[in-house]
Amino acid sequence: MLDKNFNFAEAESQLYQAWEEAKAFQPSDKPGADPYTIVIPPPNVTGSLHMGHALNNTLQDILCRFERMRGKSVLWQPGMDHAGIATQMVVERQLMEQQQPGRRDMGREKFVERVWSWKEESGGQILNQLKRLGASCDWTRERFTMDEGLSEAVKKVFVQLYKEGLIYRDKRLVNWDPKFLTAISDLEVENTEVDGHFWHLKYPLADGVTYEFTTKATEDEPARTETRGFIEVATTRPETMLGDTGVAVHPDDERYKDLIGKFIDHPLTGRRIKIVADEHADPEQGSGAVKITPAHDFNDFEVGKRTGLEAISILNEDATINDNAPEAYRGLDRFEARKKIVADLQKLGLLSAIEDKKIMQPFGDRSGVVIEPMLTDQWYVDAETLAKPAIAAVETGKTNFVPGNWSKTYFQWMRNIQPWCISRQLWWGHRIPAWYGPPRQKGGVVTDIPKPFVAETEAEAVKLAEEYYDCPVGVTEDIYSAEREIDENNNLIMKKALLKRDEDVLDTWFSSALWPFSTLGWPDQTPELEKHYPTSVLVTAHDIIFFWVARMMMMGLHFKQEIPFPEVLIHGLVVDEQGQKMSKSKGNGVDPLELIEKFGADALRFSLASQAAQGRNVRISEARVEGYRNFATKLWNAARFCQMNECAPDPSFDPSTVQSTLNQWIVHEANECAAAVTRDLDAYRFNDAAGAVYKFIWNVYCDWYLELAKPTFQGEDEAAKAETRKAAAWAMGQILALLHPFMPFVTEELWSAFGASDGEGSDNLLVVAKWPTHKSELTNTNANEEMNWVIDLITNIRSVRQEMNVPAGAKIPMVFIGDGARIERHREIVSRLARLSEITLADAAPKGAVQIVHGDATVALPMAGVIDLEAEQGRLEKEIAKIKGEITGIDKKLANKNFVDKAPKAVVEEQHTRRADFEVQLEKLDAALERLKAM
RNA sequence: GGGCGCAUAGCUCAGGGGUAGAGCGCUACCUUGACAUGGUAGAGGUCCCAGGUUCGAAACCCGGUGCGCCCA
Repeated sequence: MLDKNFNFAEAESQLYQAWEEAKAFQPSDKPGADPYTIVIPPPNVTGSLHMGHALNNTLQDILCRFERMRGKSVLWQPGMDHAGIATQMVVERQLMEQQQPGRRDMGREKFVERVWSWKEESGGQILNQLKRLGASCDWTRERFTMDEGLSEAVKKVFVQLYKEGLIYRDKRLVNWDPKFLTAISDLEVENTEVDGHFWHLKYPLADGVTYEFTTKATEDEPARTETRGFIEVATTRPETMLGDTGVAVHPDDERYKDLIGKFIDHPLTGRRIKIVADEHADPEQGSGAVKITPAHDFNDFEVGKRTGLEAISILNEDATINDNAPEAYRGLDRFEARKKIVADLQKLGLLSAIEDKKIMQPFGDRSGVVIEPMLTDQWYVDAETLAKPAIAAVETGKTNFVPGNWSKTYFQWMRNIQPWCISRQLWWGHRIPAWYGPPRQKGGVVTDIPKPFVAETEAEAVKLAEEYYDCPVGVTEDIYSAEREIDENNNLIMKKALLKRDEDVLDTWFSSALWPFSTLGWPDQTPELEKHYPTSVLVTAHDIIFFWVARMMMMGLHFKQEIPFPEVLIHGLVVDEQGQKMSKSKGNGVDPLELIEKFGADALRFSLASQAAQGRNVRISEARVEGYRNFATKLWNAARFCQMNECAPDPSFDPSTVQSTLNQWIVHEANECAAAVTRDLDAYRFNDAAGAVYKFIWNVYCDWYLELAKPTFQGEDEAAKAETRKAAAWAMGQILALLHPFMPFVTEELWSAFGASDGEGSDNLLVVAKWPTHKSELTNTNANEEMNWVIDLITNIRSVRQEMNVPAGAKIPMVFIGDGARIERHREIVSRLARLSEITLADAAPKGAVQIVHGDATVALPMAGVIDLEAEQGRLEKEIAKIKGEITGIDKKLANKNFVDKAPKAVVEEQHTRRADFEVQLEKLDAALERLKAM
């Protein structure tokens, strides 16, 4: 006998273990089984499970379990990415806390070793947490982006793209993180609006040039013309002026027309900088003139390129001022320098105004410090070229977004994609397979600066270099160099070249982009790759479209010549009860593990699934999770009831042959439920699927079927009892199967407690049992109609009882006026559920009875003495008014010639039917009222 | 500035050209032999506003208002 409650805390780990032992999560090798594949969006090795993961993986697991039960050969490929910055940060912090030598003191090799041992000890906790959630990943295939195999893939991709000219080295502006001392990608920058200032500065014109300037009229002052020997510019970042190499005005701006080509004596650097014409200058903005600092601003960089201005970097990598600036500022932090510059300008009388202004400031999403555009040498991927086929794949529908609107976001980004900076100044990651060598010289003159030698291995790089230098080549950890000697003709001859490998590593996303095929064994042509690529669907949240979807699409198409997934399911974000995005800084995060411990994984999963409506965020609230824990308990007790009544599954049971209307009805309803859940899961409508199975279990099976079956279980009719036991057990089996993708633990536990089976001889684990499919021969509209009649009748009687204040425990008689045979068929269950002492048939309602109109029948509850005549009259009049209202509405419609002519026949017909039904009810109600009044 | 989304019961949200839904909350009653983590019944709606399409709009279209998100 089952306990009164499901002890999920105890059962979950055992059930999970049983699944793993049965190898249930490994793709089946059944012949003819279609593959179904999902690669997990790899969580970060430093991460722990948050609500976003819980939702994302619940949905993936629902799909995988659903398809597995449908007989597909399911591979849910798990693993993690190595999270370059985050991991390096964690380990560095750990070193600091343990007062051990820092990264630079211990050196690269030791440090990387240290990271690996950190990973072994404390990394990847999230994978165990996914198991707590019930995720049915094939853990035997777990991969890590720093694995040997995946590293091979990374090298191969890098080298090939380099050879194809799609990876190149360039000096451009990057987003520089002055805390971590590395470049980061655009996507790792958070632009936040902050309170800032707009400093208006006077830049003196060189060579004594002056011009007539007409000011704009303001409230205080009319426009006036003055002679100026300066040009006014404005900036939100005064410190950058140390790197100014020009001032731009709009080519059509009449005010400055004569100044184009003239010069400015820069007030701080003393540099002579040019006034150039460029459309970037907005005549409406400030004075219309802008200072140009190509090395420290993305727009200015472009202006500089167009107008031939020099780019002078004035920042060190830690964002202190470097030696390109005047001595007074060198070594100052950027914000200190700003203060000093503003003060100095004020002293010089060159600060004309300070305006408060909201400005967008870029912050590093991990470091939290202000990001600087910085001119550096980095490796880039030609994303624009790779994006083209990736865009086309979505345009032509080879890959679809669900919901479809997200393709707009994808297009928007992909069509404006920038070169992807892939090098990072870190130690933890895939080291770039590029080696640099010394320049070639002839006669003491540099004749050629070599391009990097890019190869998958050091040996190959050396070989390339040997061909290039035509002399022996070695590799050094210091700086590249050459041994030369002077030959007899006094020529400098290279005897040996020493190469130095690039210090940098690749962006973590570079390796993650390969995930859909690298995890399957690529570049080897493995059977898994053959079978499981392209994958079936990628499941992720919209904030990851750029990271994941875009890059996987690009790499998949380029290296496999095939999309990585035909569908991209975009689900909502998990937000708190107030609808706020969860974040560490707000401290409003809800820990999924706490909820699992409190209410069970099933409850959390169902809560997430039932709220995962397309295009909506999921608000998580404990009350809701608790509610679904209660739902699991309800199911548990229904199963317990079945068990108590000896409802044992019978593999030979054929649901299409049941005799009783009640059993025909539950078979019909279960069949409908299977159709609904299947259809909704196929359409990724998780909330609808969850709703359908919830409703069936609670509101059909528990509320009605089991209640209606009780008389049979307690009765004497052994044949009926036997059939009902089997039908109840069969329906319970259907329930467990249909609910399993959502609530795997409690369903599996009950499945085994029941000794249930899918009749296919599978090894008795629900996880691999057969999914219930809709069978048209199980449809039974007659039984459905009949049972709905009974249910409505019982509900009606109960309702009136309450209204008449009949004590819940009291049994009262009922007189039935109508189809006697019909009520006869259900005498027992109606009596029981409506708590009736007897049912008698009559042609008219007795006096002193409450009368209920139920379809074309009237039900009278004699309550002489108890009945409140006035209240009863009020009740009937209210109902009559309601029905009359309905009839009036329908009449209005039917009187409308347009409606009758233009509306579909079926709709018109339906209105006629409805009217007739209401008319019958009205008649009965009128009669009932008359009888009441006659008392 | 560009793009996307949302507005339906007290709260959180489904739905969708013809008949207004769920969960939670609320009210009343009930330890009825599965379940009080439960049962029964009930109250509660100007489906944001305005216009249009239509025989018919809460739903479709246009505009407005309010809120949210993303990109620059």
